[in-house]
Amino acid sequence: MSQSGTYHHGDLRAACLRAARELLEEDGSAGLSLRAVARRAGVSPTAPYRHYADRDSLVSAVAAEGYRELAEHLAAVHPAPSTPDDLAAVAVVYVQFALDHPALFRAMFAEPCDPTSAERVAATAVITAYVQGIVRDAFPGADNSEALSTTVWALVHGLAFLHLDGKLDSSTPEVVADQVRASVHALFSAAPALSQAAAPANR
Amino acid sequence: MSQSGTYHHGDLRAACLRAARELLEEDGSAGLSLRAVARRAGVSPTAPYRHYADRDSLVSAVAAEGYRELAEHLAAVHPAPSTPDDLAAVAVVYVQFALDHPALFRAMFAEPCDPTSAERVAATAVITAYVQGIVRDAFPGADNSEALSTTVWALVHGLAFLHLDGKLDSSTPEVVADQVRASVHALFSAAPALSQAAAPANR
DNA sequence: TGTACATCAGTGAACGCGCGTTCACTGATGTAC
DNA sequence: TGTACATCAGTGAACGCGCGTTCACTGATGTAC
Repeated sequence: MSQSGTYHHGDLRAACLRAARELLEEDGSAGLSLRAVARRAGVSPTAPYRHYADRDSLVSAVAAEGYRELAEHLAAVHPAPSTPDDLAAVAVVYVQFALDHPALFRAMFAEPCDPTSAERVAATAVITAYVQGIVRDAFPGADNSEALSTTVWALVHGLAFLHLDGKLDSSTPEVVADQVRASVHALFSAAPALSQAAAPANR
Repeated sequence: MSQSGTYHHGDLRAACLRAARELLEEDGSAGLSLRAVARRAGVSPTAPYRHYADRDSLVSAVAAEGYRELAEHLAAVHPAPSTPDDLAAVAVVYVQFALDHPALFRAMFAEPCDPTSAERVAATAVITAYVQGIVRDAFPGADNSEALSTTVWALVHGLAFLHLDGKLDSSTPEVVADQVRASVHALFSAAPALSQAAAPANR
């Protein structure tokens, strides 16, 4: 299979995903059309319909891939993160991922997409669980590490978006990393206070 | 001026802004087209061009209005916020604003728009200054209240977006408010740690 | 090993749509005299 | 107070565009016998 130049593409599904990613980075989410994807994959405008029911399916698939990649990046930081410093390092990678793939990151979160998509829910759960795991290890004293995890995630997520939108100084990766580390550490040394607060359930 | 049914609209500029806001809330940013705005304002498709150079100008104007409104909401919380509790209350309103006006909030931040637009930069500056002012008052001990302000903003902003995107429990306003208050207080009691960290400049 | 046939990935023409933007225009308004 | 005229807000027809999606199709692949 998969010799080029033939009638059958070989792996059009993957090629569409790749093309979609590229279009996203180049033109933003506005440039992500099924037709453009087909064009870039060197295939007729309707070929992608063999693999994706409609435009939304494609976008969802791209977003899901983004989640998977983000999770991989985070996991790659440290084999078994267990200290505040480890967590801060993970946070830095999170923000850096957003800055490296702005349109993808936006699509992952800002796209309306299908909120009931099982694939997306699962992708989110992976990240949630990952953060919770680290927080539990890094801060065994907190009696509600779940709420603390949410807070950490929100802080890092907010930094990512504010940098993405040019509201904060992103002149160098170091400046960004310093801000992220400082913020995470601040939160961490405050965890006892957090544990007295309400503990909303994650979804 | 402004009798209805006449050839001249009276205040088409404001009517366009209002229509754009409505379309945004109803159909998301995809529904915000110049033609739809004109339709809703009861005017020919090209009339808005008298008041906005192009679609981007309209979107920027909407975003700027959103910033102004958000700033008003925040300022209305408390005449002179000066304690951590005050700050937490302001944060709750910030997140609630996002949940009440999801598409507007997204447009304010997630729309590419013109990042060099003076109007938008000014709008951002108002919010930044406001948060900094409260943090300075509420936490006089911090020797770098600027970095602390950034951290607070990021935390609250992140909570807003994660709720907006259905990643966190937003079942009731109380649940949301509890989470926001807990997070802000956590950060606050940690401020001494923050002041030892790097102090990136805001932009 | 060779042939018939089912499967299915990709084709290409066509549809209707709403969009942004242009253009020459016209009707209403208000000001100068 | 009345008239001439400049200004300018809104009109409506038209353009070209890219889009999502449908449809009947065709070429390649692989399996059953």
